[in-house]
Amino acid sequence: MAWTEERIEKLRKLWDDGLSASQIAKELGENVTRNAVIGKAHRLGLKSRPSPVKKDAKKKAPAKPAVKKSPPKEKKIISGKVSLLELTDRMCKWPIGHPGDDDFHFCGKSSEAGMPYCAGHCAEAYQAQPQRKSAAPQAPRIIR
DNA sequence: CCCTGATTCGC
DNA sequence: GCGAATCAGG
Repeated sequence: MAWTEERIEKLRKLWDDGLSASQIAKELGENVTRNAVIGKAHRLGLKSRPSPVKKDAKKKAPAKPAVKKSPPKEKKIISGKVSLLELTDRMCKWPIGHPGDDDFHFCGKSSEAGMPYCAGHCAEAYQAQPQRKSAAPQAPRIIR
Protein backbone atom coordinates (compact mmCIF):
# COMPACT_ATOMS: atom_id res chain seq x y z
CA MET A 1 0.00 0.00 0.00
CA ALA A 2 1.54 3.19 -1.14
CA TRP A 3 1.16 6.43 0.64
CA THR A 4 -0.95 8.44 -1.75
CA GLU A 5 -1.33 12.16 -1.46
CA GLU A 6 -4.75 11.71 -0.01
CA ARG A 7 -3.58 9.40 2.69
CA ILE A 8 -0.72 11.62 3.63
CA GLU A 9 -3.06 14.54 3.73
CA LYS A 10 -5.43 12.75 5.99
CA LEU A 11 -2.60 11.55 8.13
CA ARG A 12 -1.38 15.09 8.57
CA LYS A 13 -4.77 16.40 9.51
CA LEU A 14 -5.64 13.66 11.91
CA TRP A 15 -2.21 13.78 13.44
CA ASP A 16 -2.30 17.41 14.36
CA ASP A 17 -5.90 17.04 15.32
CA GLY A 18 -4.39 15.19 18.16
CA LEU A 19 -5.65 11.77 17.34
CA SER A 20 -3.56 8.88 18.46
CA ALA A 21 -1.59 6.90 15.95
CA SER A 22 -3.71 3.84 16.42
CA GLN A 23 -6.82 5.92 15.94
CA ILE A 24 -5.46 7.38 12.74
CA ALA A 25 -4.50 3.97 11.53
CA LYS A 26 -8.00 2.76 12.08
CA GLU A 27 -9.31 5.76 10.23
CA LEU A 28 -7.11 5.25 7.25
CA GLY A 29 -7.97 1.66 6.71
CA GLU A 30 -7.82 -1.80 8.05
CA ASN A 31 -4.47 -2.70 6.63
CA VAL A 32 -2.71 0.21 8.17
CA THR A 33 -1.15 -0.27 11.54
CA ARG A 34 -0.30 2.36 14.04
CA ASN A 35 3.33 1.56 13.43
CA ALA A 36 2.91 2.47 9.81
CA VAL A 37 1.28 5.70 10.82
CA ILE A 38 3.94 6.58 13.31
CA GLY A 39 6.68 5.62 10.92
CA LYS A 40 5.27 7.74 8.17
CA ALA A 41 4.51 10.59 10.44
CA HIS A 42 8.02 10.61 11.64
CA ARG A 43 9.38 10.43 8.14
CA LEU A 44 7.24 13.36 7.18
CA GLY A 45 8.85 15.28 9.93
CA LEU A 46 5.69 15.60 11.94
CA LYS A 47 6.44 16.63 15.41
CA SER A 48 6.56 14.28 18.29
CA ARG A 49 4.00 16.35 20.02
CA PRO A 50 2.50 15.47 23.33
CA SER A 51 3.84 12.05 23.64
CA PRO A 52 2.26 10.48 26.64
CA VAL A 53 5.51 8.94 27.47
CA LYS A 54 7.90 11.41 28.89
CA LYS A 55 11.51 10.61 29.13
CA ASP A 56 12.21 13.71 30.99
CA ALA A 57 15.35 13.29 32.96
CA LYS A 58 14.01 15.40 35.73
CA LYS A 59 15.00 18.98 35.52
CA LYS A 60 16.90 20.61 38.25
CA ALA A 61 18.06 18.04 40.59
CA PRO A 62 18.11 20.19 43.67
CA ALA A 63 21.47 18.79 44.45
CA LYS A 64 21.76 18.29 48.09
CA PRO A 65 25.44 18.47 48.73
CA ALA A 66 25.91 19.84 52.18
CA VAL A 67 23.47 20.36 54.96
CA LYS A 68 22.40 16.94 55.72
CA LYS A 69 19.91 16.47 58.41
CA SER A 70 21.36 13.32 59.74
CA PRO A 71 18.92 10.53 60.24
CA PRO A 72 16.07 12.52 61.62
CA LYS A 73 13.19 10.27 61.16
CA GLU A 74 14.24 6.75 61.51
CA LYS A 75 11.18 5.37 63.03
CA LYS A 76 11.28 1.94 64.37
CA ILE A 77 8.25 -0.02 63.54
CA ILE A 78 7.41 -2.70 65.95
CA SER A 79 3.73 -3.01 65.65
CA GLY A 80 1.28 -2.57 62.93
CA LYS A 81 -1.96 -1.21 61.71
CA VAL A 82 -0.58 -0.06 58.46
CA SER A 83 -2.95 0.91 55.71
CA LEU A 84 -2.39 -0.32 52.22
CA LEU A 85 -1.27 3.10 51.11
CA GLU A 86 1.19 3.35 53.91
CA LEU A 87 2.66 -0.03 53.20
CA THR A 88 6.21 0.21 52.05
CA ASP A 89 8.87 -2.26 51.32
CA ARG A 90 10.39 -3.78 54.38
CA MET A 91 7.00 -3.84 56.01
CA CYS A 92 5.23 -7.02 56.80
CA LYS A 93 2.46 -7.34 54.28
CA TRP A 94 0.46 -9.79 56.26
CA PRO A 95 -3.19 -8.79 55.93
CA ILE A 96 -5.25 -8.48 59.05
CA GLY A 97 -8.97 -8.42 58.80
CA HIS A 98 -10.92 -8.58 55.60
CA PRO A 99 -10.38 -6.31 52.65
CA GLY A 100 -13.02 -3.65 52.69
CA ASP A 101 -13.49 -3.86 56.41
CA ASP A 102 -13.25 -0.70 58.35
CA ASP A 103 -10.19 -1.84 60.18
CA PHE A 104 -8.55 -3.82 57.45
CA HIS A 105 -4.86 -3.25 57.75
CA PHE A 106 -1.50 -4.90 57.49
CA CYS A 107 0.82 -6.20 60.14
CA GLY A 108 3.43 -3.61 59.31
CA LYS A 109 6.23 -4.94 61.41
CA SER A 110 9.59 -4.66 59.77
CA SER A 111 10.53 -7.55 57.56
CA GLU A 112 13.92 -8.76 56.60
CA ALA A 113 15.42 -8.07 53.22
CA GLY A 114 13.37 -9.60 50.47
CA MET A 115 10.87 -11.01 52.87
CA PRO A 116 7.28 -9.93 52.41
CA TYR A 117 6.42 -10.71 55.99
CA CYS A 118 7.88 -10.22 59.39
CA ALA A 119 9.60 -13.15 61.00
CA GLY A 120 6.53 -14.42 62.71
CA HIS A 121 4.29 -14.23 59.72
CA CYS A 122 7.01 -15.63 57.53
CA ALA A 123 6.98 -18.71 59.66
CA GLU A 124 3.29 -18.94 59.31
CA ALA A 125 3.33 -18.27 55.61
CA TYR A 126 5.94 -20.83 54.79
CA GLN A 127 4.68 -23.54 57.07
CA ALA A 128 4.55 -26.69 55.03
CA GLN A 129 1.19 -28.25 55.14
CA PRO A 130 1.92 -31.87 55.89
CA GLN A 131 -1.11 -33.98 55.27
CA ARG A 132 -2.47 -32.70 52.03
CA LYS A 133 -4.06 -35.78 50.62
CA SER A 134 -7.52 -34.40 50.29
CA ALA A 135 -8.23 -32.26 47.29
CA ALA A 136 -10.18 -29.83 49.38
CA PRO A 137 -7.95 -26.86 50.07
CA GLN A 138 -7.93 -25.79 53.63
CA ALA A 139 -9.60 -22.52 54.21
CA PRO A 140 -7.04 -19.89 55.10
CA ARG A 141 -6.92 -19.33 58.79
CA ILE A 142 -8.60 -16.13 59.71
CA ILE A 143 -6.54 -13.91 61.88
CA ARG A 144 -8.02 -12.37 64.91
C1' DC B 1 -3.27 -5.86 30.35
C1' DC B 2 -4.57 -1.97 28.13
C1' DC B 3 -2.56 1.96 25.97
C1' DT B 4 1.02 5.87 24.13
C1' DG B 5 4.87 7.40 20.72
C1' DA B 6 10.06 6.37 19.55
C1' DT B 7 13.52 3.69 17.43
C1' DT B 8 15.65 0.12 14.98
C1' DC B 9 16.52 -2.52 11.12
C1' DG B 10 15.64 -5.87 7.38
C1' DC B 11 13.23 -5.57 3.46
C1' DG C 1 10.60 4.47 1.86
C1' DC C 2 8.28 1.23 4.46
C1' DG C 3 6.56 -0.89 8.74
C1' DA C 4 6.99 -4.99 12.13
C1' DA C 5 9.40 -5.65 16.05
C1' DT C 6 11.06 -3.83 19.81
C1' DC C 7 11.59 -0.45 23.29
C1' DA C 8 10.26 2.62 27.12
C1' DG C 9 6.81 4.56 29.68
C1' DG C 10 1.71 5.43 31.57
